[in-house]
Amino acid sequence: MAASKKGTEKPKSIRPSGSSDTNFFELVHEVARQIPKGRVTSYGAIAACLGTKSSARMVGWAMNGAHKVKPKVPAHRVVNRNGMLSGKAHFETPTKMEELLKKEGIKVKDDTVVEFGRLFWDPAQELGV
DNA sequence: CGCCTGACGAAAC
DNA sequence: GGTTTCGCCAGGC
Repeated sequence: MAASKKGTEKPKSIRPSGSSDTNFFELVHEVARQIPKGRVTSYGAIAACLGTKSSARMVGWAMNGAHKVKPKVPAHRVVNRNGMLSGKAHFETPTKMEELLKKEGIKVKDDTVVEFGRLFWDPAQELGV
């Protein structure tokens, strides 16, 4: 089996122009959903994977609907560049995020992911870019 | 229709 | 090296 084992869809199909779709919105959700358990990633990493590396903010904004879409997106596995749970305040409860992370085996200290650099999951790397 | 805000990031100071 | 500001892009008011 050769390296990447995706073989079902290509989340990298961005629409360069023309489409007013919420593609970006859904795209972010797709990538976030593929984050393996016990791993974390950053908004900028997802943005870069999609090609909008300069718009890390848009990724976070897209997460606004993470708990509204289905299936629900594990936004708790997405943190900022510092590994800090910047979006925990937007969860059902401010502590829900770290609770979920700890439950998956990720240690959270002071609202920050411990060993973030070790647990970091790069979408562009795993998806085979 | 225009200004502000926003779950980030990186550069500038 | 820490803190502050600008930039991104889209939605809300």
